[in-house]
Amino acid sequence: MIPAIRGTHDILPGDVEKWQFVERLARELCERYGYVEIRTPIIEREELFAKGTGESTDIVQKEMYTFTDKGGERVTLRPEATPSMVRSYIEHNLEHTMPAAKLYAMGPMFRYERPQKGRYRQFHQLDIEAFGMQDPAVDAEVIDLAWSLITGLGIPQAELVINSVGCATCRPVFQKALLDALGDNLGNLCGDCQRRSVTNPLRIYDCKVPADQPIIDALPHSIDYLCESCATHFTGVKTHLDAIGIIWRQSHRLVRGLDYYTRTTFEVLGQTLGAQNALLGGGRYDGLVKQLGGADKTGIGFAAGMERLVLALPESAPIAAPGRAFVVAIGEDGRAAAWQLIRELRQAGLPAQMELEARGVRAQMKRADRLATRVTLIVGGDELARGEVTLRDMARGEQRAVARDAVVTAVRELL
RNA sequence: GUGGGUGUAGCUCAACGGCAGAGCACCGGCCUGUGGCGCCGGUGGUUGCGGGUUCGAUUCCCGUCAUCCACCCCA
Repeated sequence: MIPAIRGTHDILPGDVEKWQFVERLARELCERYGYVEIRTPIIEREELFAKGTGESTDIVQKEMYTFTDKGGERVTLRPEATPSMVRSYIEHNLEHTMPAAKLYAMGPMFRYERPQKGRYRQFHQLDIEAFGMQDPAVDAEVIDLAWSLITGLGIPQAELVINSVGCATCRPVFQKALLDALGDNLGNLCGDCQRRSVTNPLRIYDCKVPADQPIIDALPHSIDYLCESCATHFTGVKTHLDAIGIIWRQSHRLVRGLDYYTRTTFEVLGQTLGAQNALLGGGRYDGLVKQLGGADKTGIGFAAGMERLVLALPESAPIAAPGRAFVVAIGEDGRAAAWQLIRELRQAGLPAQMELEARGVRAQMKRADRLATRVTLIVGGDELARGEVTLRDMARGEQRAVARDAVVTAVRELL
């Protein structure tokens, strides 16, 4: 046997219905909120992520699937979608043809990490991005879409957390204040925090080491250092969320690991995922388009982990397969007639099957039952002689004779 | 990359130095024209892989691979 690559998974029948349910709702909601689909390649130049996602991030430093292709190009399997979306926005001049572009995409991402619950090397995301709009109402609409997805899927006990990390003007001031406040205490923090203080000081807030908490609790908060413009923006976002009745919790510890975030950041946390509890996360990235060579356009978006959404689905999720018909044939004449019948049903747009290998009636009925059949049609010598078909409602356990000509209509009514 | 748990039938799990088992699932029969419930029978295993200790290893030891959980980080 040649097994699947570590951290990759087959999605088998039985689970794939859950995926289809999530994908269907995701598309429907995106379209309803005015987002249009875009599809970008899953391989890009390494440089795109180095510059876009950020050299200091763990993603770029140790998690990318990067290799040299036969032409000597350094290519990377995308670890996230945003840089590709920005690249495409710039490359095709969408800033002119689609001012205020609202785009969504779905597909696989790749990160070389140790797999655990809710974390895989090939995983899938729904990604949405809104370019060229800086009003706080846009932030609120993006969060509204994210929250509608969670509630629409019926995921219980999810929590929306928001924060603002400031902009290129005020973030450096906050960062300096953070390090100043830390002062001599830096040496008392864990090794990870000491490393973070150099690479990305804001991430000290992610620390889970109990001994570090008293020190971290005493550190300043980014919202107290926002410039006037950022403060006004953040207030606007919260006002809009309140106006549409979305419940949020503000956390100064929500900092997020990607370099490009500015102003609003947010996450939705689930209860059933163990340590990997972020169902979706995102924020504003007002400098990224320009940084990647485009015009000075703002951007905001989020990525939702499809695997995590599927894991968080409630038992009651409406993923039931549509009704199906199954034809049971008795005898050679019956099999010939049954074959005609399923062709007729299929051409009428109705899902129908029969047992293609000759087996006893009992075995055929059992198969129909296992396939969660709603209607079973029985065709044997008796029915053929009368020009009828026996139609059995599997759930009710009731059956009746139906004229051969009326079968399609009768089946359609029961499905 | 670091630490820990677990690998036995398709699935969930027993056996824990001495003939590898059960439940569910699958196939057949009871019932030569009726699924779910029942009864009877059957198919299915190099006990993840490699090495070691032993008269004998699923069991003990080492390695390796996979997987799960946690850290790191993130969706």
